[in-house]
Amino acid sequence: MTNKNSTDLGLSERAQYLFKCLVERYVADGQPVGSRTLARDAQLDLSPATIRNVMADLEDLGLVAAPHTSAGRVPTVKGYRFFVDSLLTVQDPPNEALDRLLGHMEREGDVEGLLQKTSTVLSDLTRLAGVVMVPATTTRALRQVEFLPLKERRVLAIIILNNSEVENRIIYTDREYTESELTQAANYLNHAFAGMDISQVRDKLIGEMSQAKAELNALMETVLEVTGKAFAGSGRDKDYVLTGQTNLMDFDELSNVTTLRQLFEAFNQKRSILHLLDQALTGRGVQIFIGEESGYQVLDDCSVVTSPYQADGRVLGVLGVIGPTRMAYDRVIPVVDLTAKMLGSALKSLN
Amino acid sequence: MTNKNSTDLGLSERAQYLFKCLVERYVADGQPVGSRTLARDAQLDLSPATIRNVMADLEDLGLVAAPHTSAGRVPTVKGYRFFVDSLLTVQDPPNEALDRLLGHMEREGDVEGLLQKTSTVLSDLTRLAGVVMVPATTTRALRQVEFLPLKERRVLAIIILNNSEVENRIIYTDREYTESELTQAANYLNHAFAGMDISQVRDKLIGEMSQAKAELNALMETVLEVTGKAFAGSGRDKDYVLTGQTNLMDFDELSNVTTLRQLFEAFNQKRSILHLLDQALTGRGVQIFIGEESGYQVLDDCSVVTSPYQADGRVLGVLGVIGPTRMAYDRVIPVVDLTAKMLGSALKSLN
DNA sequence: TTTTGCACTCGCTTAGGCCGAGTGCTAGAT
DNA sequence: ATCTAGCACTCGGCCTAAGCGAGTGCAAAA
Repeated sequence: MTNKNSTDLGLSERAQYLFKCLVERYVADGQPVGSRTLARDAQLDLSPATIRNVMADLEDLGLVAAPHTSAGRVPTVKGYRFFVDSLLTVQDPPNEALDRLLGHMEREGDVEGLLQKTSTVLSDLTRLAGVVMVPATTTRALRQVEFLPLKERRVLAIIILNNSEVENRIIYTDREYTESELTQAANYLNHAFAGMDISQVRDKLIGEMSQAKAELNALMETVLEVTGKAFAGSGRDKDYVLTGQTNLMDFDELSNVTTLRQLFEAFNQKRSILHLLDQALTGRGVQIFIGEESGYQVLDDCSVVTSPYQADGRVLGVLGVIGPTRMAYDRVIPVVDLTAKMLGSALKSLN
Repeated sequence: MTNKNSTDLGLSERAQYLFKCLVERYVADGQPVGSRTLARDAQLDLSPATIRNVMADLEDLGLVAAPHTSAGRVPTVKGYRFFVDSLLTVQDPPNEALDRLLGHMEREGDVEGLLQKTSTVLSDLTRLAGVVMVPATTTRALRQVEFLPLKERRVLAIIILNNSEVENRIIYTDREYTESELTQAANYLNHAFAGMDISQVRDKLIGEMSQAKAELNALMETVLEVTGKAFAGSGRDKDYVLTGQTNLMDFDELSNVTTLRQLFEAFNQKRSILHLLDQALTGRGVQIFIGEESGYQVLDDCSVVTSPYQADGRVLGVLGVIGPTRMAYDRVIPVVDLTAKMLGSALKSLN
């Protein structure tokens, strides 16, 4: 009679159903759920007393806990895990508002704006904080480069990668360069290395160096430095776009000011969040980090729902939402999932 | 015996001194100041009762108020105003930490980083939120322009202004352009208009148009569009760099979660803050907006201390700090003042 | 003009009491 | 076997009252 499938922890169907009701109820209004409420909610024609017995079982399994002796039960982290893994029914068509908002995404012309918009879509749709990692761009084909002399031995380097990614850096050189010297260097680079992955440019350059001579050498060194820097750390440091942080202020489980402060400081620091997103990068589909599972103290009362996004089969980055452990996973998951897909295709079409 | 100078509101020296003590005391620990405390603080060998009489006078003048019948007094907005206008003794050499931190500023190579650093310096030094408006750059001399074709009738325009400001835009055109067409156009622009202020380029272009003919015309139109957009709204939209928001969470006068949320949302919205900064832009030196004086509801419990920064005599922007009305103006003012000067010179040397 | 003394006000804290929601357990009903 | 009913018990939340402490205003004395 018990043990219906391998993931049910030895729970009867009824117990599972009741647990599911409990989680949904708790997610909905944030109050510990008692037996009477649950009995009413579940529509099973069972008395509160019966429910109580079931709830005791759930507590023994560690799926729920009572914040104090005579309060209702609240799902534990383990409980949420079981909930999302085994008995979540994803609400697939998350209202027409989704399409409307996602429609906006396609109107963005540049990557920057697209990411911003995507993040806003995430936070608006879920009323949580939305986060979008900037695409990694593993292929970095040199399209064009340009050097401009500045004052005091500095050079402005403008590097155009792939189709339309522009990076500009200020480089400190060992001596002054004239405009024509720099133009010459740029011309050389553009002709010899256009279309090549920037990681190879450096190596190739060193090869050519052994042949080249005289006054060009110093220039070559500069060029080396530029491309070296452009390649360093697989491009610009990893970063993300975060929106809707203020949404988190609405949840009383986080409304403790110091908790909130730590959280916001973590957002500014970026380090922990980036580590977390990196982890999510390796996974396949939607991933969920519940409470302490993230491994970061500040996120103890939070869950993070992420999904990698890809174009042409290559994973470019991760996006997701951050919210309190008590979040409507069934609504959030499809939003994150779909948004990731939309972003992927938007990036592809925008190229 | 009373009426020592024109700004004393008819207050005796002693009353002014006591008021000053009161403000300083209140700023220091945030508690309403009572007569006994003030008597001890002021070292005047007066009994609390005497102090009470003086405080009653101050209350009549609207400089202080009691939050409730039997609490100490708290400075009103009018009180703060009088305090900063008339009896503030600015603590000029604000410890050696200042120099150390400001030293960092000069090591920043690009404007972006410099602004970020400046803002951090402000918030670190004052433990408030630091804000730096990005320089307006009223002169926008065209140095070089470059066009690159993208897919689907889009063109990537890279515009280098003044010395090292790079702007890149994606432009939607009416037809496809070949790479050589675009190069040609760029060359034309670079030769004909280099060094010219970008606002004039457009006008000049229209003049030339009347003479130019045939297939070049369509290109000219594109060029017109580009430069038109580059000039629109005096460059990129006004913006600012904000740091240390989380510092504000430490003040219990703001710790009400909804107040805080509104404040943070205003930061994100940017509109109100920018308006406020714009006002400060027209002023000469350090300006102080106390509480409701700012005119923005969300800033009711906040003060904003700003100073324009300039290079070569031209005002480039504003910077400042945002904090609770109860802030240590005497420490904050010189920090803002000096930082503005440092930023000015850093920008000049960086050019 | 300053001080002393005194009555008074008010917010904050603490303790007690009550209520309601919820529990666990046991005995009886199905 | 299972479910239900009943009951005693627990505990947080809320309300109230009391006491305290900080502070005030006023009047009379110094």
